[in-house]
Amino acid sequence: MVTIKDVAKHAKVSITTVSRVLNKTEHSVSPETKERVLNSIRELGFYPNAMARGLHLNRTKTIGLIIQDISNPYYPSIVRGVEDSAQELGYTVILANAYRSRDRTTKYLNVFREKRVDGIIFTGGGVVKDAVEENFFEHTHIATVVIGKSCNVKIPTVQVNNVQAAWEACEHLLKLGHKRIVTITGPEESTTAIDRLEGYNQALIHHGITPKDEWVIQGNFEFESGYKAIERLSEVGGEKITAIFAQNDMMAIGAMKALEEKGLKVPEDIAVIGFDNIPLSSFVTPTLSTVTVPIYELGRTSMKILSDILAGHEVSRITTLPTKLTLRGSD
Amino acid sequence: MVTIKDVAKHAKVSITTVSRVLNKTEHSVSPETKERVLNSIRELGFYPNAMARGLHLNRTKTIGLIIQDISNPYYPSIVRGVEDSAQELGYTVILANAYRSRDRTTKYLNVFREKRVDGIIFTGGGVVKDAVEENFFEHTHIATVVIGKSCNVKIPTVQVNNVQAAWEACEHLLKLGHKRIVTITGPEESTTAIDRLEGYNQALIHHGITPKDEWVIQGNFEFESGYKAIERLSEVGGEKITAIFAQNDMMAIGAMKALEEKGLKVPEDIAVIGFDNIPLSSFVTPTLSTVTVPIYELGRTSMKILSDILAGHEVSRITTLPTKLTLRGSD
DNA sequence: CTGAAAGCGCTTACAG
DNA sequence: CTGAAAGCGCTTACAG
Repeated sequence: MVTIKDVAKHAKVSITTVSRVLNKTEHSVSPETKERVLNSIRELGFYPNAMARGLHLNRTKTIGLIIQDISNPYYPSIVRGVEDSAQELGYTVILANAYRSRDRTTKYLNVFREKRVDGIIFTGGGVVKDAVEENFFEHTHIATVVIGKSCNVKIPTVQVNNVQAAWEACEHLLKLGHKRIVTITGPEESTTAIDRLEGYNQALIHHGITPKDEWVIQGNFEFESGYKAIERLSEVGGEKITAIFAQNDMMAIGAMKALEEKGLKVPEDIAVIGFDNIPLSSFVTPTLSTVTVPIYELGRTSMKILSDILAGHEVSRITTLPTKLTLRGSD
Repeated sequence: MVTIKDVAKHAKVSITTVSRVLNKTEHSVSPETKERVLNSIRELGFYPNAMARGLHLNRTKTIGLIIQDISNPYYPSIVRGVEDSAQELGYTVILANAYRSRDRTTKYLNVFREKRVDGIIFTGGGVVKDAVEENFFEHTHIATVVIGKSCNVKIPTVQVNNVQAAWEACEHLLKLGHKRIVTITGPEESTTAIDRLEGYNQALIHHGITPKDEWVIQGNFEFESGYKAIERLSEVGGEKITAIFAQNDMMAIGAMKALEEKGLKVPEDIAVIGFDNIPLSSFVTPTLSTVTVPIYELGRTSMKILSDILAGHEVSRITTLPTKLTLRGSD
């Protein structure tokens, strides 16, 4: 590998000078010298060693991104948002799939420390997050931003208002005249799921309907659990369910598939509303009505905030991005 | 940050000794000393600086992964495969979305050089790849593995046999009695698309059918282009098309949606076969018959091969993974 | 405007 | 078994 020394020798200057033109410092270098150095850099194909530089500057221009599972269609948009923004801001991102495993999360967090990432963006944690937060974020000084809901008061968070958005989605169903609305939930530990359930409950109560226990079907945010929820649905004591509020799109799509196989028409026999607005939701038939979460923007914004922190700027503890009810063909 | 010096002082040994217990070198350290050092490391919360280490060892245990767009459902599986394998092998992965842009690819490749990644996995390049390959891979010594089809004879490649797989898919349609089969292609530059088209042509010819120009509809691997292909389909001179071979699942799903809106039943009125077997393909109605490409394994295998190269092992130039025709409800 | 030298935090011959 | 010292490739006061 060609080093700064080689360049210096080739341009007949000191490495100090080479470093100066490299860093475009305000310390001036004569135009001729600069030209010569630039030429040498080009001719030799010199790329400054980021490790050597980082060792000195004590920063890596690298951030760590912890997501739970890239296979879940919610995450690619997050990743893309983070990455686009990172690239614009001069950062590079290390991707970590934690698979909701505390072990794997810890392992990655340690790698991040050793690699001296400048910051960490953490998403989709839930129970893992709580556990890790106290052990890690409390005792470390790596800048961190959480996408979702942070349980730690001190960590900046980028989120949407899940309670309110769920409320609006259910309110819409209620206004259409639905009185018996089932909800399919996310995993128990998920703070997101808890909030969405809360919004569902509030909306029903607000409209004078007492939510029944059997209307709440446990899911886990995956297609399969939405599909299976429908099997159990038939068992819901005697009453005819007229609408389903699935707490994410994958489950809504799973439910629609099961409904179709049972010969039930959506939305004629039963209305379905999802949550997230993943790309897939406009590809299915009927197209899925859902709550649009600005997923890409969540990613972008969190990276922006992280870079603000790293630049020493003040940032707000909580940034809430707006959601929007997107009505299509399933309600 | 606590450094090796702090640990040495705390354990009352030299940094040499600390380094030795850190690296579990064969150079022996007395059990008591080792114990003391380990304790100090734990007490002080020491994490060795990977930059300092890397500077010396001239390796980063980091690899760069270039994909085209994480939003495309094909890529998350690649990423997951690469990442799982990387994590097992002790590597960390930097993710780069190139968006099929040559500029962005070049930019990332330069970042990879500066960060001194140990290796690069390159996927989905097509035309970008050609251009970049000669400029970059020829003149650099970073170990590289290409997923797909490499235009460079020297770069190890992990791929599937697209010609043969497409052949089999079309052969299946032909055996079902279809005589007028349309194909929706990928982008013109895509070597993958070129191979799949080749397989389509060969299969038809083999069965005594001369492929007509108007049976080949240009697509670009995206949902929308599959959807739009169906509009143009009605214009295909007089004849009734009975089957569609979409060169990837997203387009197949787009086509099915358009077909449904036109009131055409799949597979009764028209059969559809896709390619890739992305998760989504089993979620749509009817479920999509398709060619299963071991996407996750492509990722895993390429990382394995990369690490073999880095370990100085011989690797085969081309690794071909098997595909499988997966018949479901659309044919 | 230019350069010699110290230092970032490690690893590894070399010496004992 | 243990340690002093050189060196990895940069940046940045400091001096001129």
